[in-house]
Amino acid sequence: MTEICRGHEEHRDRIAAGRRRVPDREALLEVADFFDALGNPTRLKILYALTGAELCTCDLASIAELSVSAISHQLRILRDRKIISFRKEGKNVFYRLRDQHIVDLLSVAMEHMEEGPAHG
Amino acid sequence: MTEICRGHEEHRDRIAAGRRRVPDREALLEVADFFDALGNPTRLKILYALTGAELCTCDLASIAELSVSAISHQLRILRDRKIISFRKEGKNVFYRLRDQHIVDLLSVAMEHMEEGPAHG
DNA sequence: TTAATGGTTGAATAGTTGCTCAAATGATGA
DNA sequence: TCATCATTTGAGCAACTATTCAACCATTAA
Repeated sequence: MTEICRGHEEHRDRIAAGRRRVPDREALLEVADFFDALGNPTRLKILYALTGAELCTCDLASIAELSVSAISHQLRILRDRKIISFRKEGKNVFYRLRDQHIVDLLSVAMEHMEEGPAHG
Repeated sequence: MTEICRGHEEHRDRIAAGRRRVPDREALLEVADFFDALGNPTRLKILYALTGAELCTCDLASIAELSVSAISHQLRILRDRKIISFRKEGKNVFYRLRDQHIVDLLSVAMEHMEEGPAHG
C-alpha cells in the first residue's frame, strides 16, 4: 500500500498539500459517523417525519412501516450521534430533531437531489 | 410490525402529517445513498483532500495511506453517486469534487462538529 | 399487587461493506 | 511488437449492520 507515483516532485507537493486539507483522525471519524447516521433510508424516514413535529416511537414505527423494536434501535443510533433528542411523557417517549442545522441539511439535501440529474 | 398506539385519534393525525413530510421512496434512497457515500472515513479523506485541488488516484492513495486498489474502489462509489468527476491525462486519472455544494457541505459539517459538543 | 401498554435491549442472523490480492485494461514509449 | 506504469476490476473474506424475536423495564390504572 501507499506506493507513490514514481519520481515527479509535483506529486509530492500535491500530496503534502492534500494531506493538509484532511482533518485530524478524530474529527474525521466524527463527521463520518454523522453522515453515516443520515445514510440509511429508515433513519432518513424518521428524520424527515420529525421535521415539523415531535413524534413518539410508535408513531415513527407506523410511519416507517417497521416494528417498534427496529425503530427503537435506529433511534438509539440517532440519539448517540446527537442528531435527535427526546422527552418522556407518561408511557410515551417523544423524539425531535436536535437543532435547526439538521432541518436545514435535510431540505438542502432534497434540493440537491432534485437539481442533481439536470446537470448530470 | 407497524402496530399503532391503541386508540387516540391524535396519534393518527400526527402519523398522517409525519408521513406527508417523508419524501417518496426513490428520492429517499437517493438522499440516503448520497449521505452514505460521505459516511466513511476513507471517502471523507478523499473528499477533503480534493477540496482545493484535483488529484490522481495514486496521490489519493498516498494521502489516505491505503492501497491504490482500495482507493480506486472508493472512487468508483463516489463517481457513481455523482460526488466527484474526473479527467484523464496520459496514464493518470485526475479526480475533483463535482460541484461547490460538496465543498460547502464538507466545511459546514466540520463547523457543526466543532460547535456540537459545546451545547451538549 | 396484577395487568396492560409503550419502549428498550441483547442475541441471532441474513445481508452489506471495505479491504486485499491477483488479474485485466489502457496509455506511453522503446 | 514488448515492457512499464497508472488504474480498474472481480473474487474472497472478515467485519459490520439492519432487522426480527423474545425478554425485560417503566408507567399507569385497576
